[in-house]
Amino acid sequence: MGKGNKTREAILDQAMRLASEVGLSGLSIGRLAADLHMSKSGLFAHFQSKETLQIEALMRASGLFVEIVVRPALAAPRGEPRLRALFERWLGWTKTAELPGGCLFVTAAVELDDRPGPVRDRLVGLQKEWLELIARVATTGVAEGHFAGNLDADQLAHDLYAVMLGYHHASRLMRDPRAADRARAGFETLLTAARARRSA
Amino acid sequence: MGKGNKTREAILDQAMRLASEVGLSGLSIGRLAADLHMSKSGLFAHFQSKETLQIEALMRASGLFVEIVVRPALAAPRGEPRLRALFERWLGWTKTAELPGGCLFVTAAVELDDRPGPVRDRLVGLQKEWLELIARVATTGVAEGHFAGNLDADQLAHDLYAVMLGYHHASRLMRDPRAADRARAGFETLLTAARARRSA
DNA sequence: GACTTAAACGAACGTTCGTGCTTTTATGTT
DNA sequence: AACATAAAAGCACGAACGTTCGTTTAAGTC
Repeated sequence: MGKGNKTREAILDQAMRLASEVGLSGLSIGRLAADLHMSKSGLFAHFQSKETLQIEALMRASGLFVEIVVRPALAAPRGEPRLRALFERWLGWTKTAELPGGCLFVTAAVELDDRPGPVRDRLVGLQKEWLELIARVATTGVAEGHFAGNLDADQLAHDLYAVMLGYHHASRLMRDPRAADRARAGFETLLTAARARRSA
Repeated sequence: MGKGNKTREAILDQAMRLASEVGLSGLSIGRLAADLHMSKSGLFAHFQSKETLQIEALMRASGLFVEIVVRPALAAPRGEPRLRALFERWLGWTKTAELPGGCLFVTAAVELDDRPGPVRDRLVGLQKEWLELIARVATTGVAEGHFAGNLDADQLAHDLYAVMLGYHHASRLMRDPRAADRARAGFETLLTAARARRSA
């Protein structure tokens, strides 16, 4: 990797960091350049547009997410333990040093839910993948006998992500010290229901 | 009410509308003035600063929230029916004509969770009130015999709000047509657990 | 040492931002 | 009709925005 790619990575790293705090649209090239002790133009030359920078920062975060949340969780035994691992890893993910402003996807989701375009499309794709991954692990949990046979895995994925969003809100905005406990309690309620489920 | 207050209200109405789409920081005085066919300076004169405008837009939304969600729901019988009413009204709230960009509080919550200041403080206060209201109604549900005696009302309030946040995500970002059904299913799961609860 | 290429720079473009002043236009009261 | 006051407009400011230009430095090749 040449020197160009080196600084390019440094830029994306900082862009991801900054965007987690001020959002993808709050991300400014001037601020970014100042943080990295670079000139605006020198930095900008690495990307064709700000939109490209936003997309690449998003993809960089996605890579980090796989590294920090997904891959380690996949090391856990299939089914319920793996679901637990995904959940716990996600809680930790929101306070990783690389994301001082919390989960970038949550921030971007609220920012972009009304703004059509390629950035939004990418984010929707990533979130779809994430929900599908949860649903897949939940389905495996049925095969393993952890959950009831008529479990609606997509519903459980949706509900689980809702618990995570609730945690993000309680933890970040409300600064509730019990946020993690609350989230875990919500998680257990869902698992209990998933074990003894009659209808979807 | 003089003409000043009249336009002042019109400004706040539009500010609320616009902020639901682009956020409280994306809210710009120039854009606002253009939408209302006013001059920037004429509009600005109504407020001492942009921050004041943001706060007042937030409070205007709060008033509307009481009018659209809280007050009608309080007409329902106490306990579980009232909780259902609050929930259903909230779902409708996110697609009220006054908020083309979804719930302003959700948008602001993500924007402000990292930015200390009076705007954030106000929002936290409002969200606290909202969670307390849910918890109070849930507690009444215990007295009415709808829920188990050892119910943790604050936990239920937290969980319910999480379901709402999940709905907002599924509905707005993911454009999932099943979002409302998913949210209702999540709601029922929580109520079922609240009826037959052993531990908090 | 001459030449090529990649990387960062400095300056400027036109716009928009929030915020002040000063002036003009409406409104409302005697 | 004359006046007092409130509301909106006009204009300008300094700063920051994304973006483009031409130039300079640094690295690598022959």
